[in-house]
Amino acid sequence: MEHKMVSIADQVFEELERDILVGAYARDELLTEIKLSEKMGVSRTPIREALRRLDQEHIIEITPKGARVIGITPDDIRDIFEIRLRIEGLAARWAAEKATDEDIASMKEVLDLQEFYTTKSSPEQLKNTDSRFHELLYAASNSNALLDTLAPLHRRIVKYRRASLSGQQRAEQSYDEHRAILQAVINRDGDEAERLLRRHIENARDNILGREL
Amino acid sequence: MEHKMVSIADQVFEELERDILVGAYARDELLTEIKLSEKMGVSRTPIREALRRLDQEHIIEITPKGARVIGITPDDIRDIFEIRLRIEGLAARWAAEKATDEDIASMKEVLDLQEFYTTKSSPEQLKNTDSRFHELLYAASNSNALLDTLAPLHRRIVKYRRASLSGQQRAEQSYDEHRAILQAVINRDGDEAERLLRRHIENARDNILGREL
DNA sequence: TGAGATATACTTGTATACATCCCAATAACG
DNA sequence: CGTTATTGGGATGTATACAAGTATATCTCA
Repeated sequence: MEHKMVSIADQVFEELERDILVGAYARDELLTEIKLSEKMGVSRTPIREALRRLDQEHIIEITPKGARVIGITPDDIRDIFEIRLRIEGLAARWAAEKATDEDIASMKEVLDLQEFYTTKSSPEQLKNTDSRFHELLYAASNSNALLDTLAPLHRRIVKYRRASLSGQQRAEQSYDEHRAILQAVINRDGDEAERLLRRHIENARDNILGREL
Repeated sequence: MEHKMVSIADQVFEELERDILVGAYARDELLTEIKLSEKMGVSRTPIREALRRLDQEHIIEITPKGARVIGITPDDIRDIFEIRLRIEGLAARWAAEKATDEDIASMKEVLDLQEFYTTKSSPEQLKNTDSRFHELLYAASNSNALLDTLAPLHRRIVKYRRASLSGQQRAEQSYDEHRAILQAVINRDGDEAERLLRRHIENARDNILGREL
């Protein structure tokens, strides 16, 4: 277990990223470092570092007048699913080829949690276990390039995943699909893992896009 | 023409990113903020912001002992080409569907430059025009998600692209392929643009991977 | 001589002071 | 009255001072 330092700057980054991606700030709203620092009770320094990182991800745009909120649009969601459809299968394939026993054990643990929260109908926790499963899969693929590519895309649609998983039917289906994917990984069946994951993305996309776009 | 502020922090970020990606620093080397600030003649503040952004891209890893250089490995290169093969065609397809007249005019300009530098055998300038063409294509696709996904991947292999384009034969072939892609975009032929770009990536990959891996 | 405690010399993390730039309101001038 | 300077407030950009943690080297003591 790594003891990772969690600095104030990191906390500010995560809090702001989450708030922006769930729509807590209006598009084009101007966030100023001073107001944020007063609101959060810290100095400008950690605020600045967080804003620079959010700017790097193009979630905000830093201007001389402040940090302009960009956030995410329905078009972005569509594009993100199109991109994930093409490359997330790679993660499953490579995971099937390279996952370690620890990787598989971690995914099993998360799936047990997901099963529990599915029966309890807890959308917030479900969203978290869903995130965790996909991130573990990316990590199991043992490809830094793929992890760095997919993780930001997955994080950006957090708001829509939570909404989607709040439907009991989709929640159960998503759990079953995760189980099947993990089984293919355990069987070292790369073709099947890729096929199942692609199908999983298609179903998630149809559920989310059919919902409100 | 936008007057974009280029802060010291931005310059430090670009300089460090370039140096790391071309291998000027050894893997696992520890960079300290103070030494970098003395070497570059600026304070720690812009150095810190640059290092945080490089950490976000996983090009370095920030530890209590300094910023550890990660850089890029041959495995990363292979993975990046595998990913680009799957999604960069999307950029060409969408560009064919959505490119504006300005987008096309910009790409034409860059290609004229590339032709010039190809006849002059200038690898460094060729690498720059190659970067610029692909970035303009990403922008022409009019998809922030795709741009944010592809641009970092493309930047990471700068060292290998320059090496590849130093071969006169590959340089000329690359130029021809770019021309054909742009023509498909002008013709609004999405299928052809995607097919040609995929082929372009395959050729670049084979040239680079056959070279030294 | 060896083992342990202590001190020291780094590091990054955070706060704050100062410089600079931009925009907008206002005043001055034709 | 309209147009152009000017001035002021507020924002980011940069530098520096201070806090805290850690690993290493040294000093002390048995």
